[in-house]
Amino acid sequence: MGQRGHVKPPVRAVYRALHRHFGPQRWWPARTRFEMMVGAILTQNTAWTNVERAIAELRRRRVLTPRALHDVPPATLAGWIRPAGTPTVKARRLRAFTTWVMEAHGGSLARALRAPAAELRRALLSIHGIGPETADCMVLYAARRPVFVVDAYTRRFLHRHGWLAGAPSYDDVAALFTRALPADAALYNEYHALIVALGKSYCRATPRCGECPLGRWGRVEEGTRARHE
DNA sequence: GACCAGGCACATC
DNA sequence: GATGTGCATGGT
Repeated sequence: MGQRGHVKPPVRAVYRALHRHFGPQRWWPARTRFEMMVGAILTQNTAWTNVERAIAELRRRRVLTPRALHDVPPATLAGWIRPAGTPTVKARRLRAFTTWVMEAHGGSLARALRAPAAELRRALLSIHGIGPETADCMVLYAARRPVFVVDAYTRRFLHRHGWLAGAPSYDDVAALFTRALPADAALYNEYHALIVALGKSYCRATPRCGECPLGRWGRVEEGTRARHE
């Protein structure tokens, strides 16, 4: 909740502005659905450039399949994904994820992703190390179902423009978008990717509002910091 | 050298 | 239920 007294975001107009400015993003940047899901775990609280190095190493080691990755001892895996940060934590999380694919779905990711979206989301959330954002990224970008992903960038730009008051729940923030948009996975895909493009370029921890494509809706307050959002 | 990055689990109150 | 903290690397 916490939504009383704040202005709702112009969801469709913001999308048009971002799409006009940045163009199509064609996410997720991965070669396979399994690689996408591995990347979703690796990018937790981590810059994507560091994730790319870890993914490249996994590809070089030829372990970007559920079975191959599952066969790598966690300590070895941690060494390979070092550049992505918190390697012991993420090695454990990757292991929990591949264990689910192996044991609940016989190693078939395609089978795992066939479940209804809500059921898939629940299953993913039950895996150690997969929270709401990671689960929704997987459901949207790997299973291609229309769930809206809420991440730090989403909350930041909403807050900066006065479209988010208090500390609304994850589901409340997602509802701001899903209520205003058709349930279209391709649209949600593009929208989230555009929000990240915005976050990486203008709406950063140290904002650069000069040429921000959302400038017509006002500027970020000077000195606004991420931890206050 | 401080701050940040496409979170999450866990402890504590 | 809300809040604080550890995880850890590489870029700015």
